[in-house]
Amino acid sequence: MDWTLLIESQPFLKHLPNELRQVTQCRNMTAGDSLFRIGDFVRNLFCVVKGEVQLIRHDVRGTKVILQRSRSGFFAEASLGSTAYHCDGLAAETGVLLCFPLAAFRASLDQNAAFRNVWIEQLAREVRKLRAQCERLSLNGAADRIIHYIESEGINDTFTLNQPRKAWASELGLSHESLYRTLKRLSNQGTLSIESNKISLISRINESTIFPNRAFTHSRIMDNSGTPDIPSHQDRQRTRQP
Amino acid sequence: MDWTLLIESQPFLKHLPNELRQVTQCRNMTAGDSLFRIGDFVRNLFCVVKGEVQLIRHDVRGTKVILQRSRSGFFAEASLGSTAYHCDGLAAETGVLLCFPLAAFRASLDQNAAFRNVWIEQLAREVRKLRAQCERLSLNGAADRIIHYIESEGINDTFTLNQPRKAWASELGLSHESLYRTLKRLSNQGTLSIESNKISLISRINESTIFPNRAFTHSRIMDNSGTPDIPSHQDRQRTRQP
DNA sequence: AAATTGATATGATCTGAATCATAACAGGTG
DNA sequence: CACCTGTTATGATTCAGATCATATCAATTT
Repeated sequence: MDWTLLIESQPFLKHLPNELRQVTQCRNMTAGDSLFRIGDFVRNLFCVVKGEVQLIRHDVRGTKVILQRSRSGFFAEASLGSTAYHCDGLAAETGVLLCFPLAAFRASLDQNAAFRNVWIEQLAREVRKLRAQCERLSLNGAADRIIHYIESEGINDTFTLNQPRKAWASELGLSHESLYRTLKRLSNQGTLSIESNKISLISRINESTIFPNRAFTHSRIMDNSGTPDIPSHQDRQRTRQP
Repeated sequence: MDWTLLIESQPFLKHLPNELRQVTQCRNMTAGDSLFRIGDFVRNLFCVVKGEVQLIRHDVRGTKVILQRSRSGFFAEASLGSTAYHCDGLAAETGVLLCFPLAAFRASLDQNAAFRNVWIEQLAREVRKLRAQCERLSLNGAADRIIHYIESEGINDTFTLNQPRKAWASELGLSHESLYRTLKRLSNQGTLSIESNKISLISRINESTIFPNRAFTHSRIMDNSGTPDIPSHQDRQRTRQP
């Protein structure tokens, strides 16, 4: 198995201990393949390398409900802690899948402290990202979602799009048409600067000189253990996570 | 500190080891209190017991962007693995907050295998829930979101609402007016049965007799390690997680 | 008991995003 | 090269959900 290539697409895999790599299987899937069915015992933990997997339920009316879609990374991590699947897992398009035997994965988590910590961090990062995405998706305006995305995923009010705009649109919960139009509008009205894939929020110079530092309306500090109550404004480096 | 009461509102806390409980602080917060500011060193891990906390960034235009809101449970878990906060943490309304010293929390995770496993499961459950919510929020129709919610959070096409409808509406990313109207519509047209807080999908008897089992259009099974390729349709108990 | 507050409705209106259609354009393939 | 496919783009139309207004009801407070 070509781990260097896999790690490139899924950096987390770099931390997989050797004993786990040796029992990991890499499988090709084609659209329609069933990975597991509701009620099946959980034997594997999966990681999408390429393609799309869908977690599905069928309701009493016979309608198919897509609970989740995964286009890369682990999915159904919650099954690590349970014995049977509670939905169907289907390949939605041709791709590649990693299958980790559940027992081996659990054992590695238990015995290998470094791996375990990386896994915990991985989960925590995922939680942060998903919470931000939920917040974003519950904004009504297309412009609001775009700005929220730049703030939460970008660095210093700028971010570099590393996927086609169409895919970004679906991540934002917008039609691609709306995304195109809104980007153009924001660009025209001077809110955004767009240079191919580099998208930045433009500061309104007037306001930022009037309010060089934003007003802190409230002052009570709660996290005061260890240091004085003076806020440390060592000015704002925005990167990932909270 | 009254742990029985705390555990009632946050079941996870039941698994907190004693050494961690002893260093945990319970604080009251009022709207506007600052929990931490961007750039601050991470000293505590927080858990909202009551009230609302917001993670906030201010963009170059001076506009406040709410990255996340938390109304209960842990937040900014990703900070467990980092040294400085990357956003501001503000109390949005009066409430109660648990503060766990970061070092002690990390130590407990390292040394206490049981606690660690519960934490991992907790994170994984959260990931599942958030992924489902993202999927739901990217559906356009109010009806679709409601049905998706019942399928992913309910049991056997039924669920019991344990919060006011207004709060449910905001979880669904809808105005409460839309939720009221759509619930009524679905109820009228016989899709939903609503008895105060018990909300169920109604099976369309005709269709379900014509298609007693849903058609499995595809047959290739991938998770075939250990048992034969025959899908185990030990019929569908829907509960939580995938 | 009167007053206040918040949830539950329901109606009228309007806007913004989805949808459908069409076209330019790039990249890959035979 | 012509051909095909998918992304980027823009226009016209439609409609579902947001918004605003208003009313009822239950639970609390005074």
